[in-house]
Amino acid sequence: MATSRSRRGTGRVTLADVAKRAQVSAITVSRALRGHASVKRDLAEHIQAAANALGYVPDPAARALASPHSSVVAVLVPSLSNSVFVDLLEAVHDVLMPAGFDVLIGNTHYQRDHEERLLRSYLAHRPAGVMVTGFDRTEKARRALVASRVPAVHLMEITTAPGVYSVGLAQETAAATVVDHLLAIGRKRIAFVAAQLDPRTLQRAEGYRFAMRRAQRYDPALELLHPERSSIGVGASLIRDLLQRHPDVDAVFMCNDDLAQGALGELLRLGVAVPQTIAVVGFNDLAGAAHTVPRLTTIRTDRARIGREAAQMLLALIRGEPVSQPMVDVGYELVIRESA
Amino acid sequence: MATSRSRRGTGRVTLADVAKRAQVSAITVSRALRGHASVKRDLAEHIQAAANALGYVPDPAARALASPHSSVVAVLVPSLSNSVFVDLLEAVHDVLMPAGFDVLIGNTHYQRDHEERLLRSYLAHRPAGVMVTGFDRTEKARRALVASRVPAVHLMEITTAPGVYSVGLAQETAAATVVDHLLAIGRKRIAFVAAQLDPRTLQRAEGYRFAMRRAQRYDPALELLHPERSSIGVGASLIRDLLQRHPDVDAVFMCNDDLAQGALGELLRLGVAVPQTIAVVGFNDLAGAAHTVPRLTTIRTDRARIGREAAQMLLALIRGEPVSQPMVDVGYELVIRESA
DNA sequence: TTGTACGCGTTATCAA
DNA sequence: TTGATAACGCGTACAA
Repeated sequence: MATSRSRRGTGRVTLADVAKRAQVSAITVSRALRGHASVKRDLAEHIQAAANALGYVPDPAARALASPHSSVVAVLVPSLSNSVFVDLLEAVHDVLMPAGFDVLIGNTHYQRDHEERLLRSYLAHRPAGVMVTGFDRTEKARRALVASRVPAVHLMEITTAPGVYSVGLAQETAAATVVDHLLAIGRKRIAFVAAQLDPRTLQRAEGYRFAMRRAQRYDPALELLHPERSSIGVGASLIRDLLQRHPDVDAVFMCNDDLAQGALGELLRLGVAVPQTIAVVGFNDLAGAAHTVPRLTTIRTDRARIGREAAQMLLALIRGEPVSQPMVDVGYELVIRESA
Repeated sequence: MATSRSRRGTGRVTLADVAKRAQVSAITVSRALRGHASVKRDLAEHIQAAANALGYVPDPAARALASPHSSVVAVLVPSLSNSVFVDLLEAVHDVLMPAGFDVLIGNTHYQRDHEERLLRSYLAHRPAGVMVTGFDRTEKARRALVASRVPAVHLMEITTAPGVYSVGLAQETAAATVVDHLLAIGRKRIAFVAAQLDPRTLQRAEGYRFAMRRAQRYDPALELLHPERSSIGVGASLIRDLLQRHPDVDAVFMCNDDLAQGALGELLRLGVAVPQTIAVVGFNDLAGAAHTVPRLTTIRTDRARIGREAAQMLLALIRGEPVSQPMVDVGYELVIRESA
């Protein structure tokens, strides 16, 4: 018969139960289960066995309450519709969960005030660590993050600012690489088409401008910046706009693969030869890029690696281990296929 | 000067701080902030003001420890690469977060043992509710879920089994609808191509068989079942296989849009006229489906609605409110575009 | 190397 | 309607 333990007894298997069975004190069980070095080898094994026998699982709430922080890691991304962030989250999960952390995902919907709210709400969990996307946030959010003293890693973009941890790539440089490629294959009137004007998009625009100016081919009229959400459909309609206004363009840098996919479809329908009449380049190398007609030339970004490296960096930060590289540049790769 | 509260004082603003400021007891603050009816109107407002002034935020860990369950809701999906589940999760988030719950996402990678592990680990949080995908799980997982007595809602598939809550659609029926459409437009040799043979895929296969048999056109040779992960690339290679083995097929039901998109691209490259020579239908109506060349005819499933309805149902279950409909069939819609 | 005492912030119980 | 008291399960500080 079960010993009714207390007024509110929940029936859960607790540290105390394991302790009783293993004939030691609760704190010893706690230490043993967490791999504390100060518990004798065979005692630890004995305790582990007892815990297994009882099916003991630590209560995260009790743990969090008794500790300076919880086992939660909060990750804030601007969107889930964009598979770039999904890939990233998947990798983060795969590193953090085995390490014993729970990942709390926040979708900011590309809105700074939304991010601020999420941050405030997640900080209440006293997370072990936080991951945020980029550097563009409200002053309040920034301050809250610093004040919380929670280890933080920034995703997607990189900076050399001291004391700031970041994993990502140089968006400007990558964009300039695209332009240089188009110039190299002889294109002269190169347009830039973007939507969802988030910081990374604007950085790519900067890279485009830089490279175009350097080649003395910059023409502001060739920039098509659309503030609404990016999508395949938007790509299709933007390319139509572009051709109407500038029938002389011989190349277009669509600022992401969704846009590019929409453009390719539309051009195919219109009977405009790609890349002969107009070359098309995308950005990110999403799943479909290798299968469009024609196959899309694009910049490959390693989102999974960003997620992995960022998670590992955060883990080190949480554990107080030294972080050799506060900034990790995962780079990018120009994948030349058929469209340019 | 701050009053140093205790030996380990954390500096956080607690219920006690608010209580002191509002000149009431901690428990009254607790009740007031949770909207307990038993707290007088103006007292509650007074307390609320004090809480705001102090910037009080409840500690989820303490709350969870003192309550029968935490504010966590665990959601288990088989994949994040498939945007079907991302759409679903986004909707779930949008309902659950404003309601004060934290969403813990688990990616089972289409593996039952993985799901079992995740479930065990998440159940340790004593979640307020759980959402799982479909009904196919290990006996242990099933039992753990029941034993936990945590309210659960099943996603994507539906059942009339008593005491089981589900929100989704009849996959078989939807698949049969596809076949019927193809038959209606005069196709006779209709193939079925699938990958990632998860339960929903197999249910669609059943629907295909049922409708083909009913039309006396069933030919097992026309089923191409590929066990590997589904992807655009796989769709491209499977359609090639199919044409090689059965040059006489005049229609193909690709069991999801990714597969269909790959097929469409490949057929375009091969110069096979769609839909004239071969009609193609997909499933799910993902973002790209309306922009393929030719535009994809497919089954539209409302993932966002599944997520919303499931979240609302779970909320009701958690609150102990009566749930009028334990099974919600969100249905589907055949979207006829150009490919069939 | 192991154990004792206590606090973490909140809610449930019971009394007023 | 409000309050005092006692858990909730675990980890830290300090002692043995």
